[in-house]
This record gives sequence, structure tokens and C-alpha cells, in this order.
Amino acid sequence: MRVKISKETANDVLNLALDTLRIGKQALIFAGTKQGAEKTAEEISKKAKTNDAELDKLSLQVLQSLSKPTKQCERLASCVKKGIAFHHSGLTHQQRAAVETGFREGKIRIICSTPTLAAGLDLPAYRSIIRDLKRYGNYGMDWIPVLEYLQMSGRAGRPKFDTEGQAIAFAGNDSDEIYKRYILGKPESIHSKLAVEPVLRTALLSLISTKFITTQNAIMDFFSKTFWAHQYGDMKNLGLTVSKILRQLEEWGFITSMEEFRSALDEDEKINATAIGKRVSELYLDPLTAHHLIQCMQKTETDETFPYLQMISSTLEMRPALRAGTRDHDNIQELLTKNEGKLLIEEPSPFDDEYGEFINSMKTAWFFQEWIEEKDEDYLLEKFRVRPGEIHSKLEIADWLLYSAIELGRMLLLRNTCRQLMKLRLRVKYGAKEELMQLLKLKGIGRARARRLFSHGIKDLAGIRKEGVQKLSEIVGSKIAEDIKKQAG
DNA sequence: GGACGGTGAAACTTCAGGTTGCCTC
DNA sequence: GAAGTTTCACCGTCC
Repeated sequence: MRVKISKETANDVLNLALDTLRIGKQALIFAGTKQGAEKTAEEISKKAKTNDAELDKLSLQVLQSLSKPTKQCERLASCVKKGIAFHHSGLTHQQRAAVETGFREGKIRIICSTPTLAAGLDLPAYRSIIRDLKRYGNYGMDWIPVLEYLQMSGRAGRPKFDTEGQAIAFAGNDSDEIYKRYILGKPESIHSKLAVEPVLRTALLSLISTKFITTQNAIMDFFSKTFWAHQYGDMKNLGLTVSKILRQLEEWGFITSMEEFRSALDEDEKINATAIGKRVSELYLDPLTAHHLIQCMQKTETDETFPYLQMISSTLEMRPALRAGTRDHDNIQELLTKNEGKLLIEEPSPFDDEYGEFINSMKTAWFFQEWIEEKDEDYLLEKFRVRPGEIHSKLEIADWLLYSAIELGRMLLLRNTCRQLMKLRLRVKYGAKEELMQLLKLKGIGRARARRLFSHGIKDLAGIRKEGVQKLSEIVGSKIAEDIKKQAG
């Protein structure tokens, strides 16, 4: 089928989008990066001539999803005003929901998105436009998986409304390659061998700790019957990986064999989870991460925050860590010097493979440090290029890791460290300095109000009791003033 | 003559996603 | 590897 599109601008993605608007249909546009998605949405919205009171309402909703709108919020809001939106992991939950329902209801005509929408959500459109078929990966720029292409093009056509759908991919100079790869090519198998180890580690420990499996033979037997082994194909290799992981788990003290003097695990030997191994499994923690946390905590008992932030920032769970660019170089060097001798993970040689990952984890830790120093989201967006939604997801992971670390620390009787970590967890949760801790215990008081109270000299519950409702009302509003007065007793 | 502003090309920077736990001093 | 962003030199205009 041939479709003629008028060449209104030099940008064909833009032309296609404008054409979609003209024929009164909806489109999803897939871009390779968040920046790319935002950019295309913005370009289209500048050319779109939509005007609608409903959209104004939606736009306002998007803008006010945070107490203080960031530049990203403003950008999205101005797009939505024109019936265009972008969608990626850096959006807040409310924003995502607003964009999705807005599209389902037909108010939003075009969404420019990263592959988020293709995988998880059922959001069909008349046109599915794939702008980028290449993406930056571990080995430079590379083709996206066939599976992903199918998922994106599969969004075209809405079964209930359209009799047809169009999936359009932008080819550039590689149309032959694209035809071979994506139209004729087979999707790759679901499991990749590289991703196996963390999952296998967690699964193994869980099987052992629930006493579902007690010998290595039984383990191999179990895995040979799973679909997973079928996918993995090579049982011999899987066997080697399994015994390697078992040895690691033993070394880390998460499992024991009955005859402890034997260094290697015998195949019929009984295997049990240790108390701490059991807890690790209950926490759904990757044993490697658990081991890392334990080692770090046993190394120090500091009352500084940065070492612990570095500890949680250098886990697999926290990946992808924030990328450190050249403009961060000086700041990170300064951090390294300032924390010399206190870091829980030593700086590797710059020639080491891990060096880049180390620097990234330093940047992530630094980001958390700034967060608990009460820097606002706009500042963080500017300085770290972290979007609001990402801030939340990183904080959630941080909270979970800190919780896990506290649990493990408690079992290891690291009382002092646990106390520090509990304080830190609260600060990470609220993004506040330690001096606000007392006030944050109150319901309805977050870091913003706590800071306002504090700067008026009200520093704790006693301070609230002393102050009159009138004065409190001026600071935090009358409803909350009454409420916290009640809470303070 | 100098402040200001627009333009374009070169240099530089950055690059997807999302599941896990919960009362504990 | 390539899109997006920043920087900077260059030119023209207005006062």
C-alpha cells in the first residue's frame, strides 16, 4: 500500500505526524531516547493547531503533578495543550496515567515514547511510527532486538475501531538491512545467557532456603525439567554455572553443606540455608548484593552518610547508575579526595574495566547526598539530568536496599551501623537534613513544610506545642496547623 | 564605535526499561 | 554512531 504524505517540513517524522492529525487518527511514535521522545513531541506540538478546553485541563493536571513543576513538567504540559505528549520512565506516575488515559479517550492524538509503551501497555493506535531502529547499547550503537520491533509495530491498528493499521519504520540508508533483519528475520529467543546469573543466584538460594531442594543432584534434576533449561539449551554449561554459584553461596555464608570440612560440594550432599541466607532470600535480594552489603557494613562504623550512599549506589540493583560525564569530573575528584580512606569501595585503577562503573556509582552516591541535603528536583534535573520519575525510582531502590541492609546488619549485630542506616533511610525517604527528623515524624509534614517550620525556629514537637495555632497557620496553613498541634499533644 | 541580536557551523555531550519489603530500637 | 545541545565566530543593525 502506498500512502502519500505532504512534505510540509524537512523532517519526515514530523510530516507523518501532521498527516496523522489531518486525517483525524492517532499515532504512537517510538524514539530511541528520552531526549528524542521529548524533542519530537515538542516539534510536533509547535506545528499542531489543536485547541481544546479539555486539553487545557489535562495540561494543568500534568503540570501540577509535583508540588513545584520542573522544566520537564512544563514541557509536557505545553505539548499536551496541543494534544501531543511524550512518555518515558522519567515521568511521574500521575503524568504517565494522565497521558495514557488521555490517549485512550482520544484527547491526545500523538504520543512520542521510548520503548516503554510497546512492552507493558495496551495502547493501540492507527499508526505506529518507529523513528529509531538503532540504539546505544553496551557495544556502541546497535540494532534493537527483532522482538522489540515486533512489539512496537504490533501497536498499530485498534481492533475495535480501525479496520487497518499502519506500522512505519524509518529506514535511512539501510532499507535492505532492515528488510532482512526485521521483516524476514525471526525474533530472538526470550532468555539471554548473559542475564542468567543474578536470576539463577536468587532462584537457587530461594529453592534451598524453602527446603524445596536439598541436594545438588536434585537441583540439576529440577532445572533440567524447567522451560528455562530448555531455553538455555546447554545443560552441561548450566551445570557448571550452578555449581559455581553454589560454591559462591557457601563462601558467602548463605548455605552450608552438612560436612563442612569438604571444600567442594558433593553431588548428594545435603545443602541447607543458613539463618542469614534465609533472610537474604526472604528479602528477594540478589545474594551478590547481599554479600556486598554485608562486607561493606562489616568494614566500617562511620557516622557519615556518604560511604553508605556509595555502598547502595554500587549494587546491581541500582543500575543503570547515573552516567558521569566530563563535566562531572572535577566534582567527583573532589568527592574522592574528601572521602579518602572512608570509602567502602576503593577506587580502582583508571585502566581497570570497572573504573567507569565506579565513577558512575560515585555520581549516583553524590546525587543521593545532594538529595538529602534538601536540593530540589529542578536543581537535580539541571545538575544530574535526572528526571522526576527517575528520582523516585532511584529513591525507591535506595529505600529498599537500605531496608535490606538494616535487616542484615541486625542479624549480624552491627548495632551502631544499623542506627546510622535507619537515620539515613529516613533522610533518603524525605530528602531532608538530619535536623528536620523530629518534624518529619508528623503526618502531613514533608521536607518542604518541615524546613519552613524550622526556619521559623520551630525545631521539634516541643516547639510546636509552644507556638500558637495562629502563628503555625501562617507557616503551614490552618488545616495542617491544627492537625500537627493535635499530633504534638 | 559599541551594544545587541540573529545565524550557522563546529564542538561537545549523551544515550531504554521497572520487581522485589514493611512495624523494627 | 548519531541526535541534540552548547559554543563561538561572524555579520548586520540600531542607537
